[in-house]
Amino acid sequence: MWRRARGDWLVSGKDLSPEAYEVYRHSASHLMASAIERLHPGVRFAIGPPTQEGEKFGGVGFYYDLDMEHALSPEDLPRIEEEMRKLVAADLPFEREEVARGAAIALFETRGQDYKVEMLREIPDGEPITLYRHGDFVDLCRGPHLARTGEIRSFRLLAVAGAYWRGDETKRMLQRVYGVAFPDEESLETYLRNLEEAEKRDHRKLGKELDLFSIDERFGPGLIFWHPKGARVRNEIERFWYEEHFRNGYDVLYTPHLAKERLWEVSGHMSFYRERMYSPMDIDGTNYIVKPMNCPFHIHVYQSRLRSYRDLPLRWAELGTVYRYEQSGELHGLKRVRGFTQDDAHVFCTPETLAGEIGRVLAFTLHMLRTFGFDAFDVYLSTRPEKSVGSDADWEAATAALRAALEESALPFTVDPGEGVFYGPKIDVKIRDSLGRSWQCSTIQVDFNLPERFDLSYRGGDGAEHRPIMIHRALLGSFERFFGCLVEHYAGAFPVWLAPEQARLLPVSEKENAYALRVGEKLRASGVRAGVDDANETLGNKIRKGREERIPYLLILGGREAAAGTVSVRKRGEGETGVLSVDEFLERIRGEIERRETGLVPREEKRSNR
RNA sequence: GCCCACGUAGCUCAGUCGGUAGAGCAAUUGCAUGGUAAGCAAUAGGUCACCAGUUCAAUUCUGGUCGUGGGCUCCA
Repeated sequence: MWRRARGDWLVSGKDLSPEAYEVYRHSASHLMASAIERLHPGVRFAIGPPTQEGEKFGGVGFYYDLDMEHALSPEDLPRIEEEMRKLVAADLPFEREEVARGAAIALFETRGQDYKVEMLREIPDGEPITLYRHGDFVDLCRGPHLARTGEIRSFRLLAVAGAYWRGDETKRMLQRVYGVAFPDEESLETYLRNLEEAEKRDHRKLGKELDLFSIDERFGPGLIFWHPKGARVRNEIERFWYEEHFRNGYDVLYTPHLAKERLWEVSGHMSFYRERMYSPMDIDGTNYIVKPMNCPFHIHVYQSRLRSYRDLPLRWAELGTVYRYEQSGELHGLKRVRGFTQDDAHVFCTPETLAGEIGRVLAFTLHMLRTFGFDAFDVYLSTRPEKSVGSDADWEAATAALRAALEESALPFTVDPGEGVFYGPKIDVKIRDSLGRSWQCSTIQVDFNLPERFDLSYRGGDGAEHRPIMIHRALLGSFERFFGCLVEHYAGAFPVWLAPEQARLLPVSEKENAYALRVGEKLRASGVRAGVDDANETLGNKIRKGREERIPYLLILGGREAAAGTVSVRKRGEGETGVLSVDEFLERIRGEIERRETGLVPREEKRSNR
């Protein structure tokens, strides 16, 4: 329980409310700063808040950004922790003091804290300026804080990183120290264990272990090779995707991978997106550019004939492979790459049908994500960025249409100011990865601008020409990123309908090999992805391999099964589940595949060794 | 791109305070014909990321390049 006293917080017990926990972590951050100052006099401090959900160590962490000569490395962290423990033992009070701006500036100037001075000058008049002290340490801080350093019980410093002052890449690079704080040692240990578990499901690690995909520096960073097993999963996703799109009133397109530079000037990409596009290549004296987006190509198809309001809405989808320059430090496994395939589509519609179409797309998005077993995601409404095209009126209308669809859907969402694309506002759906970082997958973007630039029109019922509106949307986002999220979501144990190998037949000895091959043929003939492990190995060895590969069904075939025409079923996560005839098993697995069951999420998949 | 760390067999890693390297798993071969989480043995496999520099000698030290990891900025 926590209680508030004189603007400060007192802690006791281990159950923290979210706001009390923030105070706790914020005080841990001050504690860390004071420890660093004792070890490195002259360090200049910037900011040091608790971390938010979606950030590194979100919800349990804190950091402090600082500037000094000595470059911190991971070896420094235990030393800082030690110093922190001394300050905890000293049980110093956190003292709050309200001061005048001039006095505060003078204080921090004498201490050489120029970042604090800069912040002080920007605090609006009338807002109280408060200082928090403990021991020799003094910080400009809104507070509140704990009563004493002795209340901070359990913490660990986990990372050093670079961070720009004020998050601006033109400004100075500061050093950031990350830590986590818990009310007791036990919760800290649990957290660290969970962190280790989460690292095991990292799609990069599993991608290698399960032979799903690779990236090779000799070919280029951020370029993905889908291996047979990963490609098999992708193909299954694609087949489902096409089926659902046709069912939902879409047609599909295939368009080129590059086009003349001039096209990208018309579309506005050359002025608003240039830094992410690759250099032109000269073909017969004309510059061509590899596409970073599919939209201009779909527009061309629209313009290939006259359109009537009776044709609209047109819903055109394409698994379009695009190439974008990403800064080298940003590349991340499958989740941030330089070449990727979007499950893109453009809906051309009239202003009257816009709202309805947005609603349709949003519902379609949720249907897709839920089929893949995602039920927790973050929804954002992103508004006009600084670098953008189009009139204020159009931006407002488009933003209002998106907001209306979200409100209609009753999905909780947050507004992400200035995060829209250059041509329009958007709804984004982000999925959290195993380490709590969130990744944008689905996106729905309203666009008044490209129809204008390309002078799109349709003939209305009134006989006059009208301008259509475009919706850009990707439901999964890109196959690369989505697959990365999927691997982590299932920890590599894909549901049966997606598993690269759905069942594997394990003959107990060579004598049953022929029977296993026959059953394998039968399963494959019925559309089940089945393999046979006829290696010259013991049964235990084959089971172990099958489990490591996360195969949903291992079917053991010994003399008894061969004689009776049955299989002994070993199900992932459940173990032995009994003996079935081949036909019974076939019926069962085909049912699971058809229903796209998302079960089979691993429980205690792995025992403690490795 | 920026800050910090890292880069040794297919994989996971050990090692060399400077004298050209080892283990386990995987692979290959042989033996064992094995009933629900690793049967036994032998063999093969590495210009120690790349390029310079220092040195009698560099995988080891120094510098640079490329790549990877964690952040920042940016984004599907």
